Amino acid sequence: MIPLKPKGKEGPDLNDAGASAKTILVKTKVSKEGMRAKAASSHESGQYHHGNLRDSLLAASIDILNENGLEALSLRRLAEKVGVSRTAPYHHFKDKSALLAAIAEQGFMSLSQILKTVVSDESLTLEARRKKAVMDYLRFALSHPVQYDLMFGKSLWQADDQNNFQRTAKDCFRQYVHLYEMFQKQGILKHEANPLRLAQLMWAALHGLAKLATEGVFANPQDLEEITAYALEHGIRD
Amino acid sequence: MIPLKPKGKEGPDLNDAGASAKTILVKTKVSKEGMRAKAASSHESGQYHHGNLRDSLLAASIDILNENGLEALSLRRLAEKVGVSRTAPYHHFKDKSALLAAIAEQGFMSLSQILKTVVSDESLTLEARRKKAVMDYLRFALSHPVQYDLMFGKSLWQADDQNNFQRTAKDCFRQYVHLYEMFQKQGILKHEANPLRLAQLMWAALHGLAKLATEGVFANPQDLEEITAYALEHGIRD
DNA sequence: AAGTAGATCTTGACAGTGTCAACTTTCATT
DNA sequence: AATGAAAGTTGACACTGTCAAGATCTACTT
Repeated sequence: MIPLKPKGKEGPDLNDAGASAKTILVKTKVSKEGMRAKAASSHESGQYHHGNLRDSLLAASIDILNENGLEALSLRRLAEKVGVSRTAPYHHFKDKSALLAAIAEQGFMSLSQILKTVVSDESLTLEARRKKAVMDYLRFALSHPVQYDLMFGKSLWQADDQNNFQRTAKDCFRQYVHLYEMFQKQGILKHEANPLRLAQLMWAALHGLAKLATEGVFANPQDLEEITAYALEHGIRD
Repeated sequence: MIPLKPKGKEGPDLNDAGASAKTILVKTKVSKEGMRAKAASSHESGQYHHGNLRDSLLAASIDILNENGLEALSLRRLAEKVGVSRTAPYHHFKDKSALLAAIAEQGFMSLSQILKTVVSDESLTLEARRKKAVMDYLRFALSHPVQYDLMFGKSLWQADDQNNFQRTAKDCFRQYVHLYEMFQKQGILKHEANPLRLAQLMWAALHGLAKLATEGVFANPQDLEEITAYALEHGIRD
């Protein structure tokens, strides 16, 4: 049986609050003298400028999301947690929705990196990569359910903004296409097979599984694992 | 090509505001003298008792959801639309979330009826029923996107409430299992095939497709149709 | 027929939310 | 040293969900 639940340490968690926001989003240049000790609160301590607010906000947001869910994330609570006034976040995010979009984007960056690593791991057979790409996707969704939700939030995709957000997201998806194209090159797929459609179908199935699982629809917690195993054995192959 | 978008009239829409709430939820007994003409507003007209408030609220909610989306649905706006004071709804729904749950439940009732009709339509071959069950599911999701979202809302499924809501929902799913069992009886499936897993997998794929489509993830509007067609031809078969 | 319990609906109030406007402080550049 | 931009602050507004207390109507008992 395939262990889907994250079991203890599974390598550095790119979405971990402290780590990710600072490492992934390379942007602000931590104040000269290196963030004085109790830098957390510019609001109550005498510091006027926080120095790293954007990243701190993202990190704290993810903390709140993971611990208390989406409904618990209000700009005011967030500001308070970071030790800054209510409206300070507006200097870094136009909107609440802009903040959520940034969180979503970061999620896609993490996921993209995960998938790239798997798909291009030449120490594995193609079939093994396929299996792992499926499992890793589900594992990501299950261990960051709220963030995963955000990543597919309606407003993000309907805006024709052409954020580089959408580009990041599509980068994720392209990994699956790439995988199936390699399958085809090796002649493993049937003639009529269409790598693009296969990838799309597999992605949809994964998305559905992830959603149903995180929403709590599956009565039996083992269902997800067994359906996934079944899918890998039988379905979505050609 | 398979027409997925609802094209004009597609029979009576069970989720239509006026119709559904009154016909599906058989409960209140429309006031004796049969709802005086301008009964809409008990608040501004002299009527103290609305007489049919629960159903009116549901109907009006669905109106708002379809027209303006989930974010536009506030209890206060709703109350005003129905012509009743802010807190009147609380006598019919414990919570805002209880209202949303009721809307979701009604959605599952509609969907359940749709699927039952298809699956037990003996004028069609099994394969034709499978196709139609898939298309009807997607059509439902696409034409009631917000309600569909609500139907899989986290809070609803995680509460161990054992609402009869969950029973209604599972009734939907069982139609697919039933379908695949009939397939198996006719010996169409392979030996190792597992009708339950097949149904679950197909449901997950449908859910994923529906979500991705309504969230606006597919760049090309035709993608949904083509992926679905591809899935019906190749995937999720044995 | 009167009266009363309970369902239904109302206003008042409160804490919480997102966000705008106007102000203050600090940073970076000339 | 001066100055404009960036970052942070308080005050204010409209809106939200929800509770408490009172008003009104319905239905049922006696």
